[in-house]
Amino acid sequence: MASETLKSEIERRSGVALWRQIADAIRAGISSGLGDDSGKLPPEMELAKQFGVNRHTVRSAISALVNDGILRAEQGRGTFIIEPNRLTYPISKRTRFSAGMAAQGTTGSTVLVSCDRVAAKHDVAEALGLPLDAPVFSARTVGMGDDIPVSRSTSWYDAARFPDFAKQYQYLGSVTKAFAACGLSDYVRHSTIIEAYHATVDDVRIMRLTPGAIVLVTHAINHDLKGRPIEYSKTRFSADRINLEIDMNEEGQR
Amino acid sequence: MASETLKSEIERRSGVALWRQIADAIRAGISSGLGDDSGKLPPEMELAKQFGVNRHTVRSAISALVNDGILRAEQGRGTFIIEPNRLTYPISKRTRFSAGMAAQGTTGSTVLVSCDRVAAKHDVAEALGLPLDAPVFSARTVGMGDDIPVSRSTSWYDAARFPDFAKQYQYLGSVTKAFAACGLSDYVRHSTIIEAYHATVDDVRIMRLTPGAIVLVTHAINHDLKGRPIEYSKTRFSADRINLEIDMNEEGQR
DNA sequence: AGGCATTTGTCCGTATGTATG
DNA sequence: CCATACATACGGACAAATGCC
Repeated sequence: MASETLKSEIERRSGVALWRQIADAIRAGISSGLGDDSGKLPPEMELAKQFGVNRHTVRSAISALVNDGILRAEQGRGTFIIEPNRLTYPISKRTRFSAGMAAQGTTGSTVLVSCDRVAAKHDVAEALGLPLDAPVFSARTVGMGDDIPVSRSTSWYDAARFPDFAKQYQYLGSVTKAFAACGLSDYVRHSTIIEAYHATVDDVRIMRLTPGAIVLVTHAINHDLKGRPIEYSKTRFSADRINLEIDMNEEGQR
Repeated sequence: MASETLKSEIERRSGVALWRQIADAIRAGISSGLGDDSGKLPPEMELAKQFGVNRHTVRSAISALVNDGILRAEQGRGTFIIEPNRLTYPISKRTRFSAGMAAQGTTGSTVLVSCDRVAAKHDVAEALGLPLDAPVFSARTVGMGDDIPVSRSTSWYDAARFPDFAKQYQYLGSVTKAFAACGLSDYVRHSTIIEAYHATVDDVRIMRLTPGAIVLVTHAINHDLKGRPIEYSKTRFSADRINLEIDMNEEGQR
């Protein structure tokens, strides 16, 4: 391998400290074979040479990643990757929140944090086809994969059409079951918009991210079988731990 | 509005300079009503108060955004947003590269940078269902929206099955037409995987991003109508300028 | 015109963080 | 560990341009 391949990844005077850029590069490189088969990173001096920085700077980066539980440094042996496998979250016509994870042999679950009756703001009203300030239920959830929080979500539901939704959701613990209890047997994903941003402090806290990490944000609208919008949700995924997979052809799993 | 709403977006001692975090926050906030109707930002003093930092720090952030052509500052008048429009790139069964942009009244085009015959590496071979080191064409393109580069892409094609592809592509300037010239009348999007990373220096240079910006990365496989993979492409979108929209139901436009 | 408030632009000094050797 | 250089962040003061009364 060339000795300064990674040097071009680093930009000085960018407002992002070199140690953080290197930490991000190492974190990104982990998934594409930076470590050898045993998960051992190159020695600090070699990394320093590859990135074109001082050894101290590489040490700062490694120190941050060790602190975040991504690397493990052993004196005299080397630095090793603690690799949590990256999960793939499928988006299809029949995307169901927790079902996707389970399909990969991982324990996926969704924790309902709160469900309140609020007035629909502009974006929610527009997405659900309701007038401004119409009563809606706002449900906050955290998605877990392998016992680690990997996503957090806020969803809105028409409180006039589904007056018992909040109660049913809290009791049954599942959107699909709550809809069924409200007399709606089936629904499909209508549209999905995907954006990407830096993690907010709330993201960092709730999903245990590192500051400067990236979140994938999806805005999804689900329709009933008559084409009326019934659910609008914004979900923030940890881009370090989740890939999104679009399934055009599959009908998805229940 | 509360006076310190945005303060929670900022994290000190994170390795990312405050001015860059604020620049990113402003950039993200532009699309969700940070500026008023005329595109004027709150004054520096008020932004400083909202973010909980010194006015000079806000000025550093604004200065960076002015330098990137996102804001325009006028002494005595205020600071104004230049580019509020974010493009939406549709992904559907019939996603075609440049067609999506044109649909929004923006001038969309794809520039072919290079097309070389190379040996398929592991991921390419797997995606196209070819043996390792099989001959493939590797095409690099840059996607333009409103005369600004918004994406860059590398695509691979089976050189054994489509020996004239490179020539036709360079001559016709379109993947769809090149396939047609090679006797393939139609193809559909089979799968799409979406990830998000920090921009590399190449991203910064080619798409004129700021260091620390975010790129959305899609890995797409197109199939012919018999279900055989014919194109594998990795595309990097500027997350500042592009949203991805998943169209489950639409067949897409040609 | 002048006077005034608002807002961006520029300068100073100082403390802390980052990076190198 | 130390010393050095530069970037970042803060606080204050004042200049310059704009707009409104």
